[in-house]
Amino acid sequence: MASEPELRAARVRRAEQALGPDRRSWFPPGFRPTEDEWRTRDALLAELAGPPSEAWKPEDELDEDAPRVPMWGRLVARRGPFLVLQACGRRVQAYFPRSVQHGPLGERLRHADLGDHLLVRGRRMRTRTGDRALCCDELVHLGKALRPPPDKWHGLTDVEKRYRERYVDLWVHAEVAAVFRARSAIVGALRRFLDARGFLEVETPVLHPLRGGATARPFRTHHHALDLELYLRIAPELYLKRLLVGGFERVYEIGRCFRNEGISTRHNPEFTMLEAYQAHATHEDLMDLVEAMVCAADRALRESCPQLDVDSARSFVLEPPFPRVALRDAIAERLERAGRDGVPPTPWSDLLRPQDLDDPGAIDDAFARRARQCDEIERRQLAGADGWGARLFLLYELIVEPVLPVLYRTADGHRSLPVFVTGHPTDVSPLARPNDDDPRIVDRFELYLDGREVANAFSELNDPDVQAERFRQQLERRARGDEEAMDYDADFVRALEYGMPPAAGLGVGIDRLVMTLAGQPSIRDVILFPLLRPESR
RNA sequence: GGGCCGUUAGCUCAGUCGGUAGAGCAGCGGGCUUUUAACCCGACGGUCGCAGGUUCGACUCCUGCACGGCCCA
Repeated sequence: MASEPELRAARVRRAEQALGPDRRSWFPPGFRPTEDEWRTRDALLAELAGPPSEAWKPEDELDEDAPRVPMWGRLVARRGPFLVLQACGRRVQAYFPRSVQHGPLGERLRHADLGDHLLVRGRRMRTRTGDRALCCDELVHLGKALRPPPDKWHGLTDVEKRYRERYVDLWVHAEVAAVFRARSAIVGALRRFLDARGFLEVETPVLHPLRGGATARPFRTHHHALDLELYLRIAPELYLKRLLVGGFERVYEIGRCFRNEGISTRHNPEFTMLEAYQAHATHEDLMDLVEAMVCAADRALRESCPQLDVDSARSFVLEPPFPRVALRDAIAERLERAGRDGVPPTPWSDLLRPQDLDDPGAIDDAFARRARQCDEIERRQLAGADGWGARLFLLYELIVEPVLPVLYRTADGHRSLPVFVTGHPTDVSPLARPNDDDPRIVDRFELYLDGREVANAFSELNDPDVQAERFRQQLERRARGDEEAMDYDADFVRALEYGMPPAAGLGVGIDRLVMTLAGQPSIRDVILFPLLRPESR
């Protein structure tokens, strides 16, 4: 008796023995706790987290009139005359003295399976080993589990199975549930932070007729009644900026975006993004804002989930002000420090001097020479970057981004620092406002925590004619085969023509922020149901 | 896309040099009944991811595929 159908059949049989053949009694609707009972149970769960009080007495000293406390939850273990119920991530022992182990209650007790939902009532009792239990005289089945739970000691270790059967993962592994509570606390803190600063939370379309707001491949879908090809949004950006035109000066949205890309420890095809826009502000204002916001999220995480012990898990610190470095200077620093104080060497340090970074010709030469030494994959990347800006940015992605946590560290060298990288090339920032002193770069920053990009922000471009030109450039990229290029959004240009106030906008990858703050190695550990291939039968 | 690793009972895992498959947990029968991964006795439980190949013989060696994980891009 061990195959899956046999195990299931055994549970059905036990349910019949304990509860009768009427399946409705296996899944009864009858127990609906009063608000008072909810409070009593939750107080009990909280009480068990603290030190034992005098109310917990040995069995032979129990007062017949002592209050009988209700407890309902999932049966997760049985040990002798003890049942262990779990609810809200906490566990309570229910003790059944021999005197009550007869009659229908005894029958239900014997035929309760691990995983079943049970209700018990009992008096607070101290066990012989000093533990606490409810001395029960009542046991009611609230819901039958027809599948056995996973190994009681190891739990679920098959990573794929944990993601597929997250509903099991969550109650078997308390720390998994804690991560999702942490996520909720962080998102709540972000909302409160922005609400307190006068930002209006809005919801803009997820179904987009055009691809825009970011450079990424979209998912396609179709509306039947309108016979309309639509894209799932890759970013809410262009709609939120329309709201700036509409007169909302501070808006934000927290919502799902979709990018038709590969899956990795940092990428899920659907992810949650926070975008915030503030009129009459620049990217520098948003640097201050996001710095404070990330710290507020961290405080909320610590308050709501002290059990996560983030400090021992973290290889970074969060102490404002975070360092701010221009992208060009970060590359220069990378080249200068290559091979020294922990910074790995790079072949590029033989091809480029820091002062060459402003010289498009020198960069072209370096790219040509590098293309002769590198592998095919990198050669294709190098060939795909045309012009000073795209090449500078590719260089940054190739040699700086991977080593940011090494480049910027605390004075003692033990932990990495968050870092703002600013001044991205205009060529790779089609929606951002060029810098007034150096139009080759835009007023933009990305925030990296522990080497992960968690925020991206810039002063918004609000000149409709320049925007129109940028859209045309995107169309040219599309024509050259760039599947990530944006569409020409004529309505957005029209909106800008009505006049958009000067503004700055911020995007925060919520999933990456949560995984970084909560110390989770994979984005799938902070997404309840990450995308998986369908199970093959 | 590339490299490495994994896939054996419901769960967690062993499986030696190629010789017809093992444990713990769960489940089943019994015992015990204040346990703490409860314990004791007994019986049960397998398309070794899939498809080929080599071999007298394949969980084991080879090839391909599927799924997953990690790293790289």
